[in-house]
Amino acid sequence: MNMQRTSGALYALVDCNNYYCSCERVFNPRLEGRPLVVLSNNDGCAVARSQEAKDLGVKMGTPWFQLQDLVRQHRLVGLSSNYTLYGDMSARVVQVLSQFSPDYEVYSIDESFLQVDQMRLLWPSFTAMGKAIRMRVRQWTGIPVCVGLAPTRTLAKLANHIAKKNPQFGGVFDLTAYPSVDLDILLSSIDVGEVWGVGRRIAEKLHGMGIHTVQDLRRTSPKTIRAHFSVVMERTVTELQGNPCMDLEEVAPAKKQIISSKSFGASVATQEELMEALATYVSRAAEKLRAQHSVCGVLQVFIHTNQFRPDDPQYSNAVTIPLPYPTSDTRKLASAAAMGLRAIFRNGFLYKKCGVMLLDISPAGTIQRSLFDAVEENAMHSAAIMSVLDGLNTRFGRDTVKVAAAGTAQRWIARAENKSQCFTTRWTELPKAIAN
DNA sequence: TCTGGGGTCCTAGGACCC
DNA sequence: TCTGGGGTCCTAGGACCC
Repeated sequence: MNMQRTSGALYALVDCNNYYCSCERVFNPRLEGRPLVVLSNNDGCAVARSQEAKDLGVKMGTPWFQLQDLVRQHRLVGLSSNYTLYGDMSARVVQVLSQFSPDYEVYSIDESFLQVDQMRLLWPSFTAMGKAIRMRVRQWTGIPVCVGLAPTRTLAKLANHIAKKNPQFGGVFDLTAYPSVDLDILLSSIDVGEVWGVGRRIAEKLHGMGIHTVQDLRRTSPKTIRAHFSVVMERTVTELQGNPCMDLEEVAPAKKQIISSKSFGASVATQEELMEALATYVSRAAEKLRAQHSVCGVLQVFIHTNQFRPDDPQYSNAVTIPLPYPTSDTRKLASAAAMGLRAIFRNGFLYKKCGVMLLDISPAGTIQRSLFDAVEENAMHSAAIMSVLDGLNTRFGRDTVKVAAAGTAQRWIARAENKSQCFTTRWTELPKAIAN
């Protein structure tokens, strides 16, 4: 298959190497060369590993207590995570990357896609550009990165993987500049599980179908894949074949759900303790919600006992609470969450985790908010609300009008019902509807 | 009470990513 | 003793409406 590019898109995926560990090393150069892991909350397990730690066989997610032998034998270092630092460093890296192309997408804290085909004339080759990216990011931020170049994002991820695993490429791999015969050989040596979008389960199923390597998958028709998997996999194969079907999202879209939760260092048993933790999570989630200028219409509270202790009595539950109207007000969210916790809390268990999830998120709209706030805060005395309700009452009969919530915030409706008829409309269209 | 197709909305759960 | 915290998308199935 030919990946030589004649025209069209070219993506560069810039991925920071061992990101959290690299950040720590920028501020503590003595960690250079030593096996290093960054630990999760409560120093529970390894969430990032330096190359030296990977070479020692430390797997992602390994509990810290299982690594103590390596600490003694190889002076493995474990550091508590510092997400503020990683966030700040990430912004600096993106700042540097933005100088190379105006079209970029921050995909995660340590990865960005750049659309670079417009930059063709500025560089002798895209490999040269990739090397310049590496060097500048390293010089200006201290963070080492690898660069993968390809006509689709899925292939760019793959190219980046190749750049990381094969030192002879010097940290930059341009898939379009590589002879296609050699590429076939190279891709035949990579397990299909390395493809972006192919996780453990799907890899197993593909193996069962005789598709073992990236090359195998690339040679399979998307339609065949569609017959066995979802459209997501179909797109993945299409992209592997060099046909882009994912667009660059330059502006990070607003979050559709916001989760705030944490495991406790020590299990807790009482409702008061959970309540206290929950209050913190709600306030953190509400901050995120307001930061993206959204409101949420539904809130979910969940609690879990320690699943790693099968001998303890196990209990987990969650409750979903529709809010009376969409809001980002911490107090309103907190009181709904407290109500939810009271509903699902059971005595006699040791709880290890709890959290809150904000759902049904929509942009904060001034009209919606002012109407509903008026209903609540002015206790129905607002002239505007009253006239709307009067109109509905006249049409459908007294005492049949209710304000109801349904579904997403965009569909917040006024609902009037009696035995024989039901009338619903959006708030914004109410005056018009009544006039008719 | 039974008959029936088509559409939307919602939820739960699975799979993936970092 | 000690086991992360976020997110996304898709699908299936049920409720409900016309």
